[in-house]
Amino acid sequence: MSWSGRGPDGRRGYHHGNLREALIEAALDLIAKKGAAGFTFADAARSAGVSSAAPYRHFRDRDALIADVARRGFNLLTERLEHAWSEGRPDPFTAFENVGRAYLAFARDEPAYYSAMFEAGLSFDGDPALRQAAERSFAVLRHASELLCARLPPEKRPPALMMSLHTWALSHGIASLFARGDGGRRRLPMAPEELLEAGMLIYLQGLGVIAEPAKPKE
Amino acid sequence: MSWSGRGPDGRRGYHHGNLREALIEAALDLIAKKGAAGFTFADAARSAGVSSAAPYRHFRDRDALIADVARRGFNLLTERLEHAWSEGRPDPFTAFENVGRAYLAFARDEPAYYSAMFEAGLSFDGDPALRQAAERSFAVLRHASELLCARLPPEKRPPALMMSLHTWALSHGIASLFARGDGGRRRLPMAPEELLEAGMLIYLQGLGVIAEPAKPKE
DNA sequence: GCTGCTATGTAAATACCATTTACATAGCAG
DNA sequence: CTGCTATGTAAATGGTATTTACATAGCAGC
Repeated sequence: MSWSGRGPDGRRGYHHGNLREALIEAALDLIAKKGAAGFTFADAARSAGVSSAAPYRHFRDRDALIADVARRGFNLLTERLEHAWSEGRPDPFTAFENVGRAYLAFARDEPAYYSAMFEAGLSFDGDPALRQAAERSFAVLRHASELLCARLPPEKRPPALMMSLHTWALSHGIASLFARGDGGRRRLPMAPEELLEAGMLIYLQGLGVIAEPAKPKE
Repeated sequence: MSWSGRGPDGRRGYHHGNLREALIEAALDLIAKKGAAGFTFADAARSAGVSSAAPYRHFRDRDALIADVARRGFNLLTERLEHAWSEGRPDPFTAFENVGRAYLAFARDEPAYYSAMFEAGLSFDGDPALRQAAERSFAVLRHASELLCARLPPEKRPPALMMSLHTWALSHGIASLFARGDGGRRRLPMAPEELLEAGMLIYLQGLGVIAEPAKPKE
């Protein structure tokens, strides 16, 4: 008998044993291949080797599975951003730029997560866990902004929250418009990372966070 | 007989008479209500009062209809941006900011178009008409950037293309993250328009396009 | 070890949707 | 009036989401 033996999918028999995880992994694969819109619950079930009704034992519906992928994506993004920030080393300015680069790198390297997080049309309102995960990603950016702002004398110190929102919006805009691998977007005269770095340099100069021009050319 | 009379949908009988337009209008309604992802070809056909196969006489498939809506959306956006730019009046700087505001206003006032244009996952590669329409929208921004840059002495003149890409990315990022009515996003301490205006002011200061601080507070 | 509860799967049914095909009708050119 | 072409319809195919009734495995307690 094949009971207690494992099939090619890691199945143990009638019961899968780890279907929830298997579905999430299948979702990542499928979203990476066909986009969040093209992802189907039935396909995920097929990938995991179970019937099309089995996933409903673990997720309320298709959106709940995508939301869980998105939640994990935000957790992963938080890790990546924190690692890039590296507690402000070697200096807050350099670390801040590393955070921006890490955002773009995430969008490029984890298209499945990114798609689930930002392109699946999820409502954050109905899912506190998802909202919290997203908040924590943003908190990294906000924390970094605060430390960077704190270096300035109080009278010329910009609001850190606003600064973090600008940074997030610019990073997200560049990632959405130019840094996706789907080929559906515009070709650029420069790499997205360069575009973001230049934009942030100009922005930080405008804030007075840094004094030197981006390319001292004189 | 009802031949040559018109039904409640404007039908004239067996033949609709203007099905293509009716489908596009139905698509706008439905996308506004349920998002680009929730929009169905069958629903559009129902709205127009025809069978579910009729739309195929006018659009290759569902995506082709959405792409046509998106194309019209870009044309509309081009108009709005051009009107906001107003040939650089009253001055290039003010006009440039008006262009940014017009972008956000478009995202807010025309969620159906915006959704079809940026959230439907369309491939621009396979549709030259769509790509061209998008290019023309961007061209307005680029043209405005060039005029604004031209005011600066050549040695401190930034690349206008880069400047327009930054502006587009920031506007799009803010619109995507904060300025959609879907309630799925973050609540802000300020209006999206203010956030964009502040961001652009800081950016333009960083470029040296303007010298004065945003809020002369001393 | 057996019993029964609960978790986890399956099969089948419902109700959509996209798309295709064969057929029907309207409009129009000659 | 005739026939061609454009534009509709009905029906069929195959896919998807979701629910329901049923089946089996795992496990706790006896």
